[in-house]
Formats: sequence, C-alpha cells, structure tokens
Amino acid sequence: MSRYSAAEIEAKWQQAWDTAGIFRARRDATRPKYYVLEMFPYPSGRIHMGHVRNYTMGDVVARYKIATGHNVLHPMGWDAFGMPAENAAMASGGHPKDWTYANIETMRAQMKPLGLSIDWSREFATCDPEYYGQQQALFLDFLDHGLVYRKNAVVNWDPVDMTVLANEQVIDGKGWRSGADVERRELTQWFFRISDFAEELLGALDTLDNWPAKVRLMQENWIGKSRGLQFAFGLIDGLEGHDRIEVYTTRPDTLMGASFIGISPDHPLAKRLEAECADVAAFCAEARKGGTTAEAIEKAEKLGFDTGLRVRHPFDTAWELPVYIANFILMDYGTGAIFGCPGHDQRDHDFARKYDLPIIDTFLPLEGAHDIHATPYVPLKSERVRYTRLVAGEEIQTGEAGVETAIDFCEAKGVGQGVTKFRLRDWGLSRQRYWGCPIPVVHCDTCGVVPERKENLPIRLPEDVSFDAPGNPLDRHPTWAACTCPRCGAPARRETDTMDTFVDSSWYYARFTAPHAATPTDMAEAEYWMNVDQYIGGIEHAILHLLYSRFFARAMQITGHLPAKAIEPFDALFTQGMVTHSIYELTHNQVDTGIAGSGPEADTKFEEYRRSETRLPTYLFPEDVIEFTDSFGEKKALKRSLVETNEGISINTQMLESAWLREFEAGTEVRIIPSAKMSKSKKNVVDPSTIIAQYGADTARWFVLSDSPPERDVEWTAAGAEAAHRHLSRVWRLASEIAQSDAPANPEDETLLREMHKCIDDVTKGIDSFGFNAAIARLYAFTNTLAKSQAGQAAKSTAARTLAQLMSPMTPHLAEDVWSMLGGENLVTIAPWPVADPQMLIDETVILPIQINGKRRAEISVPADLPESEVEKIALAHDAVVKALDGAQPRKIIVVPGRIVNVVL
RNA sequence: GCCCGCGUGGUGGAAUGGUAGACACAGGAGACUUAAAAUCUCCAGGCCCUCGGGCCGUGCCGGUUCGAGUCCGGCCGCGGGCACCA
Repeated sequence: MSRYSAAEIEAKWQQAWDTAGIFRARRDATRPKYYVLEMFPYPSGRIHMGHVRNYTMGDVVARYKIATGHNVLHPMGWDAFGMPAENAAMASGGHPKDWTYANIETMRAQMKPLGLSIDWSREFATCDPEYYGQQQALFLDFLDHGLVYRKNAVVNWDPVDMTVLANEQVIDGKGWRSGADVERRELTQWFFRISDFAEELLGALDTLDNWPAKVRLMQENWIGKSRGLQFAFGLIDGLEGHDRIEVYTTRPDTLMGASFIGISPDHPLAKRLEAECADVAAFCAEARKGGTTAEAIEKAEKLGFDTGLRVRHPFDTAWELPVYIANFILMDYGTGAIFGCPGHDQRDHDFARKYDLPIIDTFLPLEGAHDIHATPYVPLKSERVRYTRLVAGEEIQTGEAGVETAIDFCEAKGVGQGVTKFRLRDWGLSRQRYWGCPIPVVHCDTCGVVPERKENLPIRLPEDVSFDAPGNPLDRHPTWAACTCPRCGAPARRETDTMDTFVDSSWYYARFTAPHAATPTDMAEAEYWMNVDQYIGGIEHAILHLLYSRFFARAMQITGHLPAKAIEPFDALFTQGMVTHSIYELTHNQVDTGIAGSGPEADTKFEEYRRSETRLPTYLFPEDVIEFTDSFGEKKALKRSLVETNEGISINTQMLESAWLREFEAGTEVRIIPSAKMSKSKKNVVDPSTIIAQYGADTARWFVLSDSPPERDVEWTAAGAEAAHRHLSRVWRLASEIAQSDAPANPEDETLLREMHKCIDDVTKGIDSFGFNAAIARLYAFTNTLAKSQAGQAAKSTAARTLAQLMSPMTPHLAEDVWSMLGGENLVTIAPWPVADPQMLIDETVILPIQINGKRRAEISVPADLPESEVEKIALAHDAVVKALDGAQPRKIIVVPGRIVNVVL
C-alpha cells in the first residue's frame, strides 16, 4: 500500500479492536470508572450527519478517557417506540415491529463503520420485551410508592383517528393527520407525580456545575416557581356550595386596582352555571374549542361572559366587582380564577376596554405622569414606581420586596396567605397508541384498577394487530385485553393505553449499567457505574427528556433501583450543535414573470414570482450539484448533469460560468440558500454512508469536529470534507516517509521535540475542555511543523507517533496505522496518553512585544529567565523607545514576564 | 409580554485582561508536469506609503485599566427558550 486507503485500514483496525475486545466494559476496582453516553437514537431509518457528530464527540471523550487510564463504559441502544413506526405501518401496511427492527439493523450497520468505541454487548432497544418488561416493573413500584396515579385530564381528542393528540399535533385546531376539528375531552389518564419534586428539581439545578447554564435556566423557567398571595372574594348572593371565589396573584401590591373577577370555563362555578343556563353553556363550549397551540393562543380574542354574580373586595365591603367567565383563564394554574387589574396588566387591560370595565391606577410613578388610559396602553414597570396604594392611607413599596410586604400586610389583615406555586404540572404518561410500553394494570369490575403481578411481566404487545382502522389497535384486538383480575380472579380487562415514549428514555442510562439484569437495575453495577460522567446530546432535549430523567433518578432511588449518589444521573452535560448544509433550489422557468434579462426590475418581479403561492420549490441533492466561484468571487451552483456531459474535456471556470449563464437565462438556475438544518424535504442532506464510502470514517469524524466549536452548528461542505481527507492523506504519507527515512540525529531534533510537547499540552487541554476544533487546529499546525522539520528520523518518528496518539480520539483508524507503521507498541487506542514535559514547554528565548502607551511599536528577543529589571533595560535601550521618549523619563514601565512590555510616557 | 445568548476578514472560526485574525475553506501568484490530477512554495483585514514603515480596525456610543474582542453601563442588530402561567 503506497497511499492512504481509508477503506483498507478502517476495516483492518476495527477488526483488531474487536479481537482485542478492548471496548467491553467490566467492573474493575483498580481503575477509575468513566461512563460516557450520547443520547441514543430513534431508529428512523438511516443515520444522519447529526448522529455522526454526536457519536464522534462521545467517542473522542471515551477514547481519551481510555488512554488516560479510565475504565470506560460507552454503550449504545435504540429509543425504539413511537409514532413514526405506526405511521409507517398505516402508510405501507407493514408491522411497526418489523419496521423498527429493520431500521435498527440498517442503522447499526451504518454506525459500525464509524469505528466507535462502543460496548455492543450492552445494546438494547426500548421495544425489546426484556426492556419494557423491566419498565413495567418500575411502574408497579412507582405505583406502590404513590409516585404515579390516575386522574381526569383534558386532552386534545381527534374524533376521526380516535386518539389523543399532543399539542404539537394540533394544527389550527385540527388534527395533523385527519384534519378533523380537535375536541377537548376529559379522559382518565395516568400521571407521574413530578410536581411533588418541583422544589427539589429546581434547587438541585445549582449542583449541576458541569451543565450548560442555558439548560439549567431553561429548566428553571420550565419549573416556574412563583410567589404570591392566595385569597378569596366573597360572593354576594352566592350559590349553594359557592360562597367565595379563591384567586391567586403574584401581584398582591396591585390589589386596589381590581376591577373584575375572571374564572376559567372549567372552573367548578362555571360548570355549575353551565348546567343551569344555556347561554353560559354555549359560551363555555365555544371557549373550550380554542386550540392549545401557540398560534391559536396568539390569535384568540379575549372573550368574557358576565355571569351577573358579584363579589365584595376584601378591603372594602362596599366595593362590588362583577364575575366573568373568560376564555383566557386556565383551570390548571393557580386556582382557575383571577382578579383582573386592567391598570397593570396587558390582558386585563384589553378585557376591560372590551367590556367597559373601570381601569384603576394604583401606582405613584417616580417621575412624570403615567396615563393609564393612553392608547396604546403601556403597562408601567414596577421598578419605576415608588408606592402602591394598597388601602387608602396605607402605602407600600412595589417590586419583589413589595410583593412580600403586600403578602405580610394581607396576612395581617386576615386576607389570604402567601403561597408558592409552580408552573410544572404532573406528567401525563397515557397514550392511546399501540407501539409503546403497555401500562401493566388490569380493570376489574369488582376490584377496580388492579396492578398486574410482577411474575406476569412483561405484558407483551400482541403481534397480530392491524392499522387499517383509526384508533388504538390494542383497544379493538379481539383477545389481548381479556385477562383475569390479579386480586379476585374474575374476568377482567387490561389497560390498553401505553406509556409516553419519554418514559423509555428516562431510565435507559441506568439500564445500560446492567442491561441483562432480571430486575430493572443491578444495584452493585449501578453503584459502580453511575453516574453518567459525560452526557452528550442535542439542546432540543434541554427540558423534557432531561427533567424527566432527573425525576426518574429520584423515583428509582425511592423505589430502591438506584443508589443515593445517582440522585442527579448526569454529572456533566454537553449540548452539541447541528450539522447544516446549503440548500440548492432549482428555479422554475420564469415565462409567466414576463420579464427577461436582469436588473432591479427583473429581480423584483422574480422575487414576487418566487414567493407566489402557486410555485412549489424544487430542490437538488448536494451530490447532483457542482459549486464553483465565478470570476467576481461569487459562489454559484450548477446541475452536475450539465457538466458531466462534457466528460473527458477539462472544465474551467469560464465554461462553468457560461453554462451557468445559459441556465440563468432559461430561468432554471440553481440558487444557493445558505446553511440550514439538514432536512430530507429540502434535500440538503449528506448520507454518512456515502461519505464513508468516498473518504472513510476518519475523514467524516475529523471534519464534523474541525470546523466549528462543538456547541455550535457546523456546516457540511464538500470542499471541507475534501480538505479533511487531504490532510489525513498527508499525515499518512508523512508517516510512511518517516518510516523509510534514515536521516541522522541533528540539532533540529530538540526544536521538533519542544514543539511536540507544546502540542501535547494544547491538545490535551483542548480535549479536556470540549475545544475539539481548537485541538484539531493545533494538530494541523503541528503536522505543518513536522512536515517542514529537518530533524533526524528518530525524533521525527517520536513526533509522528505522538501525533498519532493525539489524533487517535478523533481519527482512530489512521492513528493505529501510523502507530504501527512507526513501530508503536500494541494498539495506540490503549497506549497511555502522552504527557507534556513541563521543561519542554518553556522556551529558552522569548519574543516580547514592546508597547508604547499601549500600542505595539517594537519587539525584542530575550532569554526567558531574564530578570524583569534586565528586560526593562533592554526595552528602554530600544531605538523605538529612545525615539519616543526623546530624552524624557518614562512615567511607568510594565513588564509582564514572558508576555509583554509596556512603556508609559 | 417575560427570560437568555451572540455580534471578530469573502467564509467557518482562534485569542488565562497582554503581539487580534491561529488553523482551515474559498481566492491569488508560482514550482513540478507534454497536459491534467496529485504534490510543494509563497501572498492574503482595510487604507496610505518615500518600501523603513504609518494610520484605522473585533456592531455603535461611553466608562474602568499602563493595556479591552475579552470587564462595566447604554444603544442597535441577530438568534434562542417560555408564554393567555394571573
């Protein structure tokens, strides 16, 4: 072999790792353990570049930790339940199970050539009965400990598909598949008591030092702790059982600005009135119709219905306020009722104007006047306000302190009490779907809801199901639900709901520590391997997945499935960016624009045409496109097919340009839309398998790490991949040249070895801090140094072997090949990580820039250990300094050893 | 509406308060070659220049400092999260 052949060496070294079994993780008390985990993939069909980036980062960490003497656990599995499998079954008639396992096969086969340091013996899919059976066991233990319960809940119900929809599946109030008007229905569902842990989940965020601040903040906002006052308005002429309305407010300091009471259409009082009055019933029905999506909420008009009921203000019994049922009040936050304060709240203000209610200002602004009735209405920020008129003659300060003062004031007057509320609600886990983990309970006519016995687990999904009718196939299965009551033995019926797939991913990290255990976890294994030392995944899971996992870790501890130390399961979290790519949009023939040629007018017309609804964009795959830079330095793209007809003839820029111009005039040019998330519909995707076949896995790995910081998006470009491959070829070539060289030792050796130690230091720091792009830049620089070095063979060989070690986390196959080529012992993967010699990091002479008044004016070369006073002398003697001083004495001289000299005039 | 983050060459991006632009892409010049590919060498923030160098420059304005891309305050722009949450 005389040149770098990725295909050859990658197969060879993967085989070698396999044979050596070095990625098998076993407990070992003699070495520190390290558990690195990437968020496991959903088996959608094929892997994409985002996967490659994610797993490569995890692999860099894993391999680095192996080299630094850790006992590494690096597992992989499949988040395999979920709707796409059912959708595929509905679309093409197959079975979700077959679809899923076939995808897993394909993706595993695509993943293995990446050369990841994965312990494949621990692989599982969440749809394996061995896994979901243990999940059912967990559920039963949670049930036992009161961590899961049943209650009625309002859900989005698709009457055609006969299923519950998630909020994201409701588009403009219609089901995303059926297009039917979505109804709000009350169903009995299972819930995890995550809200009981709100305070704990919030407080513990402070302990997660190695999580991105952004993620912690997002969780904090999601949990949404608020402090306020809960109190009641007494009803005048109340109904039986309803003599008061409880409200919650975070702004008790604005209590004197109250002008109405609003209650949710789902409030018990509203429901009571609904039963008695057709008008109320009609209003409530209409109000409940509104979708729960962001857009629906944005557009929705604030509507109210005056119930005719009146309440008394707690601080002034003569003050009567009307009670409205309003469509913007949520039943599941606070008490489902509010007091409206139009002077200090945008929504209440809109509402008050619409229904002609009083708008009362309770603030005394610090400066200037505040017109509460101005149009447009500008709510006054409390920081700019001094006092609030809480009660005539008694004023309190506003702001955060003001809220506490107001609460104290109200409590002292016997009006309500201060309470803390959370936005976080219990986690509804019931799904009316087939392809999920069956909820292991039985409904018995005499015993009610009865937990299944553990010895009957797993409750397996039936295989003979059909997807040709809407609804849940488990529901209409002829025999599956039929069972006997575990308590009384009478005929009973199984629960046909399955679990939310977020449940599956909430504990898989724990299962990886003992994937074949007969219980959900094995405490000895969990004690050894937990926690995950480094977790890596997309920011899109910042809230739900990570919060649910944190809840599960706590619940599993309570139920004895995880040790105390695993209360926070992920010690460190890294959220990586996406892989993006330009989009190539093929413009259509522009006949109907009526404009030919170019110029601003044509451009405007063309823009209009581009945006017209009738025109559907057509996209081209990157491999069907040739990019080039025209003579004006602008990036252009051409259909590859147009160029390939010219095969055999050399193609220059001029030819590409004229071809492009012809296309442009025909109105069929390829437009380049810059960098966007890879998406099949836009065709801006690059298949990892194609890249691996073309360049090898190391090139793909190197490129996804090299161009951008890991937390940011990286743009995949053909040129970039090409360049990465060129560099790896160069390293390989360099190594083989060194292997054959016989250059004798010489004075250059020392210089090269010093550079090598600096490189070790920089790369080690880079990997330690997730600065993979910086580490790679450093490796480029060192390769350049090595290539130009005149050092002897021995020194160059040492340098190249070290280069191989430093590259091995990123490009492990190439590294092994270089290592063995240069006589490295055993496998580079298990060779101890090189350590920089501190002596070698210190240069004998340093170049110090000299600043005059903070501006760089000259530089001097001095011995590194020269005392400051000597450096000062040399600097003062420098021509530039002498000239600037012009005989005068400097006011001050700052010498930063090894860094800089600043002379202040 | 509330909360958070980010603005550096043509591009991606480097830079513990200490020489801004490392490294790479795209670009330019050259060597080798019949030619191409491959490879190698060199140039490259902007503006001036007497070829020594000079001036400007990290979104804008101000501040702290001997020294600011970095710290502080205020704008402008972009991006993200949450959201009829009372």
